[in-house]
Amino acid sequence: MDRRQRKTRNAIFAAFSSLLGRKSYSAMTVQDILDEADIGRSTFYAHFETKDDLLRAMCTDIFSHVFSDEIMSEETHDFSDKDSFQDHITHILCHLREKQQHIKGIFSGECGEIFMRYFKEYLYQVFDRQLCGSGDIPREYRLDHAVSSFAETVRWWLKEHGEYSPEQISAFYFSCVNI
Amino acid sequence: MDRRQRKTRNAIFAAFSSLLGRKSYSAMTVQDILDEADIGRSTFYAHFETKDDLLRAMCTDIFSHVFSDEIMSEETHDFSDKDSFQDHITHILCHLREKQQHIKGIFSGECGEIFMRYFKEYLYQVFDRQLCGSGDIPREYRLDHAVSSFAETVRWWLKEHGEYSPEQISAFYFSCVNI
DNA sequence: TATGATAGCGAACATTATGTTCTGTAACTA
DNA sequence: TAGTTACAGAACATAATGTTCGCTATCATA
Repeated sequence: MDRRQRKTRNAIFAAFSSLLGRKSYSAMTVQDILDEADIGRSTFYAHFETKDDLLRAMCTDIFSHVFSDEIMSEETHDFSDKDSFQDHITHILCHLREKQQHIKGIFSGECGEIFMRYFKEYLYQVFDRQLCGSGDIPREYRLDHAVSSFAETVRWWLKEHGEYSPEQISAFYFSCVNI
Repeated sequence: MDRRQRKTRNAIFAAFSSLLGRKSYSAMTVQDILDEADIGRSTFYAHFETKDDLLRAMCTDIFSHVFSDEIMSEETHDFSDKDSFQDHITHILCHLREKQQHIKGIFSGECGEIFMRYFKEYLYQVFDRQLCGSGDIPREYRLDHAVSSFAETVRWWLKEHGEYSPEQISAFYFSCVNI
């Protein structure tokens, strides 16, 4: 990728993240982003179709890091016992923390919905393999419950309770939910 | 309240609900609502300041029904044992189902975020009284977990799995979460 | 290092949605 | 019946969106 393109793209991402800390997504105009990133109008639209598109792109960017192939590949990891699965989850939390500054603002307001939807799509894959059979509760519900609870746990953690370590959060989660 | 006002307000709510089934909240314009409700522009703005205001009003309307005083009052209900609390939750689910047609569309897209935030505010009150002390997990986390899980359970139920009864959903929830 | 290709700048522009104001008419209230 | 209030509909100002175009700066490469 052309260095100019890279610089512009990064500037937009950085401006967007920074603005999310001060302003809600819906209140933010494209002009705000242009001013913050110090780029021209036409340049922005050469990179992204709309503000929503930018949000999507940033989510994809974050998750390609958090759920890297190394983590997701079934071959290299075996979570047959519960402890190693918990380690796996802890590992994901570590990756999320590295992106915390980009993620924190994203939870508030309307774009939280979009972020969480993306997030859950990845999580379904992670939890689907792990879920063991259990009684009368529909598997569909149990999967949704495990995924939603975890996603909300992450939101709770990164938004206001960053003082806890990934290991602690992982422990909290597994002690409150019946996988 | 003036009958004309009541009729207009209801027409707007109905139009809004109906549109949410076909269109996302952000894609919906005020003009769409005017056309659907068959009212004039100035009339809409005499009732609501913005589209967001309308959404807020509808959430308030729904929750004032679901969490009616009768249900929420501490004096008339005692949930000292777990079973009666589960009945209480089941009761709330029954009320929610009555508003299903208004709620269903609201989960999708960006307004789901707003709806869920309101919903959780009420739920915090409900669960806060019930949460018993337990070990090393911060109470704050456990409360958030109980509330978020329940809210997501309701979303799962009303959005795509209305075939289950309130009793079943309540049972699913209590078997997956450690209160 | 010369050159063609590509990215960015910034101004101008058309389009669309928002929210306000005003006038005439119909419905309510006492 | 008289006075008040709500609504319709049109006109309007404002603001954001997304596009276009001519110019300049940067890049890749021969």
